[in-house]
This record gives sequence, C-alpha cells and structure tokens, in this order.
Amino acid sequence: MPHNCYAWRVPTNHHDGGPAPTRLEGRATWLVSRAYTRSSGLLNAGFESHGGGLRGYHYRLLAALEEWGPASQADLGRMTRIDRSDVTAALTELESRHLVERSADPAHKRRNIVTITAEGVERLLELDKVIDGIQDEFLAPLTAAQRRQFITLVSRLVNAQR
Amino acid sequence: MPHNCYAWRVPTNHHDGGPAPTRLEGRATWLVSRAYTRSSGLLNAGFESHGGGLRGYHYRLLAALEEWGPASQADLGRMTRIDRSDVTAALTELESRHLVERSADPAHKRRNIVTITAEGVERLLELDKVIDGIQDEFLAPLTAAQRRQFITLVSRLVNAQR
DNA sequence: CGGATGTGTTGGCCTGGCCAACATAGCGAG
DNA sequence: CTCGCTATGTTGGCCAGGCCAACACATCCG
Repeated sequence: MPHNCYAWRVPTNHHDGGPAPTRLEGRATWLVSRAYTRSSGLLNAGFESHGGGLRGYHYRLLAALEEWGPASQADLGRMTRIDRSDVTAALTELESRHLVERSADPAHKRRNIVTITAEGVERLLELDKVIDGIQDEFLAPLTAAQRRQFITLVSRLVNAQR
Repeated sequence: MPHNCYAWRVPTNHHDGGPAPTRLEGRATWLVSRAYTRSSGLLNAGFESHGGGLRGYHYRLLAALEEWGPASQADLGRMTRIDRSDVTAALTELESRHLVERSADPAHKRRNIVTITAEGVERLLELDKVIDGIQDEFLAPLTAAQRRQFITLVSRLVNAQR
C-alpha cells in the first residue's frame, strides 16, 4: 500500500480490453478523446507527484505571466483560455502561495494587475521540467519525425482561424 | 433567442484571444487538450441537436453491441472503455428507450446478456451519419492526406501496447 | 470446502469547462 | 454631461466524462 492513500490514481487501465468497435477506432473524435485521456492522466500524475498541489490551470497562468509580464485577470483568461471565474479562483490559490501578486490598477479601479513573483518563476521552471518529461512519455510511441508531424497537424487542427 | 433555452451551448469561444504562451503552444499535451475541447464541443452540439438526448456513452455501447452481438455488461465495459458502473446507468437509459434489452444469462446467474433491438440498430445508423458529419467538420482544416496521417499518428499514440 | 475472482449496482468524488448574475467602473454617442 | 453599452472581478452553480469503493452474490479453482 502506497504511503499516500490519496496518491494520484495512475490510470488503472482495468479497461485494457481489446480493440474498440471499428466504428470508433477509425474516427478522429474517438482517437482524440483517448489521446486526451492518456495525456491528462499523465499530467495529473505528474502534478500530483511533483506539482506540490498545483494543477493545470495554475501552470497555464504562471506561464502567461512569465512570458508576457503583468496582466489583468480578464486578459489572463483570454491568453490561457480559462474562464474569468476560474481565473479568479486559481489566482487566489497562487496568491496564497506567494507565487503571484494582485494589485489594483491605479488607472482602472475595477481592474487588477497580476504579477508573478520570483518564487513563482522558480516554481514555473520546476514545473516546466516535469511537464517536459511528460511530453516525452506521452509521445513515446512516436519517432522524432512523427512527433514533429503530429504537433504540426494538431496545431493546424486547433488553430484554424477560419 | 433560440427557441430552446437549453440548446447546447456551442463553444462560445469568448476566449478566442490571441495565441497561448509559447510554453504551451509547442507542447503536445496542450494541443491535444485543445483538440479534445473542440472535438467534444462538436460532438455535444451534434448529440444535442440530432441525438435525441443520447450521449457519447450510449453511442459507444450501441456500436459495440451492433458490431459484436450480445454481450455481458462487464464485457461491454471493456470493449468501450466505460466503467462498469457507468455501463449500468447508460444501459438503463437505453433500455427505457427500447434500444437494447437485458436478459439474465441462464448459465451465469449473476451475468446479464445485453442485446441491441431493431430500433436500436436504426438509431445507431442515424447517429452514425451525424457523427460522420462531425468528423468532417472537425478535420476541416486538414487535407485528405493530412487527415489520414493524423489518424495514423493518433492511433499509434493511443494504441501503443508497450 | 474455502478463498480468490468476476459481476451488477449504488452512491459518491473529482477535474475541467462553462454559464448567469451581480456590482461597479469606464467609454462613447448623443 | 448623461445615458446606455461594455468590461471587470467575484460568487455560486451546473454538467459530462471519468473514476473509485463497497456491497451482495455467483462462479471457479486449488
């Protein structure tokens, strides 16, 4: 028995039975759903064991702040595709750990300016390493060339501005 | 205002702001997560408007039953990667619509044999068409060759038996 | 025979994503 | 300048999909 009863349940895969119906196997939406399950499983496991309680939302926010500097919460939401309300909650968590700071915008009383702290940057860099490891694990079945191809194709898929 | 207040919220995309942090844009897990969001958004919209209240779970179960014939609930769960408990609930729903039938296995008293009805097959074929349309929509940004490539790569990714 | 393993069911939990409503601040057209 | 539209942060809630634990049995195997 693991020392931590709440250790993240690494995908048990008790459903590792044979192939799915061919109706599903050939469909992009089904495959993407399975890829997402695998991806988020790995991420959850990583955040659980090396994330110190932070989650995807937190990482995304720290990344945006480090890359583009201080920003309002609404802008952060747009950059990271997180809903305003969820941004609020995640920032409160980050603030309580002193990884970011909120300060009122003098020019716009209704707006907060969020800044990443030195400690926050440090934390972000640690998470970067963890997440890079997860990329490798996730992409393990593909060769380097295939990985590049995959990333190109998925980018095109989700960035179709249409 | 749409006539149905509960019409499925097609992804509002009010977060259609610019690009995400480069830390995210290049990572497979982030891209897959976005692809999944898009995919499930389209599926939800499709099920909402043409699915008559059925959802992904139901489709998967009908597909497995049609393809491999009658099966126990546990086997269905393994084929479709749905947890036993969720299989129970989804089958109850399907049964109430007369799309499947549950009967006790004479040989194994504890086991149910689930069979798809004629009506169930009919429904499945309708859903097939809807879902095929969604594949096209989802893959729209890719050429035919790229679509094939994409499907090959994702298959390899999720079917790595390791 | 007796323990291990399989089965269906109930009830619960969690994450990520989304929405509505509210109070209030800024902005723009008249 | 004022009235209305839009933007902002916050609270509180909903949902789907995915998981797990526990229970009551049945079946199987050593």
